[in-house]
Amino acid sequence: MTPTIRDVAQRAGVAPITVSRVVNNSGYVSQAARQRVEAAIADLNYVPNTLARSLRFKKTRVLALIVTDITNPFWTTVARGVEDLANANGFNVILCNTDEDEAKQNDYLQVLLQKRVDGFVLVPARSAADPVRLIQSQKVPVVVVDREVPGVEVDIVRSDSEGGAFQLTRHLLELGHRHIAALSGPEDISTAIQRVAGYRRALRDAGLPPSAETVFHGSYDPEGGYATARAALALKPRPTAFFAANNFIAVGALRAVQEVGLRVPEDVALVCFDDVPAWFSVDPFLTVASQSAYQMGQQATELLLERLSAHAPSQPREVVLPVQLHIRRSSGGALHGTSPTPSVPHTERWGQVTIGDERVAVRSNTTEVP
Amino acid sequence: MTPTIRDVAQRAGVAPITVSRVVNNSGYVSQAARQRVEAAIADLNYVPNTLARSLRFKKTRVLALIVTDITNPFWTTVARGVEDLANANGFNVILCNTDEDEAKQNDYLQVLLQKRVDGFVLVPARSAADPVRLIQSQKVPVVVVDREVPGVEVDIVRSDSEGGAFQLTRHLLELGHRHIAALSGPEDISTAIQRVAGYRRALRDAGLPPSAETVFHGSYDPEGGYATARAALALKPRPTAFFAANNFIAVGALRAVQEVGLRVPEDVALVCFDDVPAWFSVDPFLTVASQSAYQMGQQATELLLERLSAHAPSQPREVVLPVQLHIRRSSGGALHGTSPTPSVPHTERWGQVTIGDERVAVRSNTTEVP
DNA sequence: CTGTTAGCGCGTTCAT
DNA sequence: ATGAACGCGCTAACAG
Repeated sequence: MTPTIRDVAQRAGVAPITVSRVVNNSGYVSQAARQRVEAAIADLNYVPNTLARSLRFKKTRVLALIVTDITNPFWTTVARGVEDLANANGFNVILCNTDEDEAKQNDYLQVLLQKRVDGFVLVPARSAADPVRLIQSQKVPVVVVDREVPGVEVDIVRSDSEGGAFQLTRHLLELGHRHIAALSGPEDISTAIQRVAGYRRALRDAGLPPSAETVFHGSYDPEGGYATARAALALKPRPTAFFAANNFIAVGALRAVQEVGLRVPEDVALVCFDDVPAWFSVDPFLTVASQSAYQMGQQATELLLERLSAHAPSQPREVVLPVQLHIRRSSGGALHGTSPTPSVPHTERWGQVTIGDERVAVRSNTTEVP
Repeated sequence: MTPTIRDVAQRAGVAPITVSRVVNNSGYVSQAARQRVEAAIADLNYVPNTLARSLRFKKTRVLALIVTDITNPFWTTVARGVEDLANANGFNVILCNTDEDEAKQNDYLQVLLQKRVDGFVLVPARSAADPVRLIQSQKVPVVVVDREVPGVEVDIVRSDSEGGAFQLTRHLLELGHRHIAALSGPEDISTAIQRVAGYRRALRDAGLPPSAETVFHGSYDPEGGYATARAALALKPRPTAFFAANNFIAVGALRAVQEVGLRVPEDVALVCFDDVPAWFSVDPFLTVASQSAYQMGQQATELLLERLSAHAPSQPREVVLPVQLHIRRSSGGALHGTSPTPSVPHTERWGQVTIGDERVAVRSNTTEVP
């Protein structure tokens, strides 16, 4: 069998606890003993058993990260933010992908709770409170990311969806568009709702009648974007611009537009939430309201680690990160030429951190590229 | 604290083992006892502790999947194949991303061995044998995917890189190209080598002099493709076609070509290994030799599960999956129009499975779309 | 049908 | 500076 701490001890002629002290650099061990132990470890290829250690400590030093779409660069970037900060603090991260499927998400939750992960960073598949309540019922810390979950007291890190949508829509309005369709995500997800709200506020502010609003809901993926865009293209009069509620919706919409023989931005302007990596080779390059994905992951992990070390206030906290407008070719509003605008570095500014009842959504922090 | 099996037992007025039997549906339990136990479980929100169970069983029912680039749809599809089959067999999968970094890979290996995962599906970051040897030294089953690791006896599932590259290059030759550059991956990775070999064989078969060969090595990502393509574009005479050794290299190459004001396929034809999802919105849609990513993951998992149940032969096995040529617009060889060819369903045929010394690489199984 | 005993591998506590 | 005993939560093997 694979060697245990006892096998190593025997071979080194010491007690198991001495091996433990060598492995963990704890307590006193004489040089002589240490060397004999290290030799034995090497000889036997001893690998300590984390299971036993965790059982003893009642701590696994593992965090769970649950995202809704691992194929979206936005979420892999968030994941990197989580993982980097977690690793720097001696935690491992288990990454789980729910594909926006609540059943799959709940299966994962069960498994992860059974594995006794120390904490959760959760991007909820839906707005239901139960999943969060389940975690909290086990006294395991959890931080929610991106999407609000009504009815629970929980830390959350999200972006300023409403403000970003407002900025993007206003940009289109300033370019003269009057028929702008919103291609949004599932109706029961807060970001989809808030981005539509921002879109509506912009139209309202521009003095457009409520009838000017055209909102489509679909899934947050290229298929959803394709479907809603096709529906929007069938409107009479045809919209002259699309506001897509995330990057993948925009990618699908772009395909739909090109498929019916129209051009972006000449025939239909296109803007969206979330950035797309430059190499993604979407052409024309997209005008976006970009979220700081990496920081989002980092910030969520920071809140989680605070809870784990009991340095956190008891009240739930809400962190709202600003978004940044990048005007590029797809909206027809870029200043120069046709070459892809290089990716603008993310803003260093953080959103406001508010505690308890004094939550203040950050709205005007959003930056514009003139 | 979180309740244990003993707390439940006490509340239900039974012994811990009875609770265990209820939870695991093992052994005999009277209806009355079962109901009292279930009530107690619900009351206490009891969640069994997998750590303790695993310690007892010396089995975790967890598989590790280590891939080199989680942002590439090819690998996420492989991952889905692994996960689906693993889940169907009662295993959970821990997905780890090495970013082609051997150090990161080895860190993961250590952690995962300490966690006592039951098996590994490994896409090696490099060709070094040590990582595989490390796993095997712990008597943990491992199946290697995609890239050969010389010097070790290990199950491997890979695609027919040489044959696929040959087909793609021949396709370009048949279209009349005589200056074809190969944009490949890192020189020390078997797939990069074999794809160059297939490219060379095609040129040789066409009677072209060795001087016609132009090979560039870079990383397997858009940046690598961009860099090698820029270098290739500087050649005199300029190549009229590119063979890219994977999808992301092609994406980067496409960008490079467009950036210097040339068009694909009119000025430079482009073909590549691996497919790209239709929604990826690369335009023009790529001519590819597509690997059966999902089957690759499934097949690897199947081999691994066999080893875990001791149903496998002792000798290492090699499975070579065929690749399928999809001729689309980027090579200039598509038959009809300019609309993107819909993704052709993956072939159902499997590659040959060979055992021990009788390995036979599958070469001619590759299908062509005429 | 149910319970008792014992041990999986490790590290804290308290001696020596 | 080193070790013995105990227990983390769970379940196989054996009573009863």
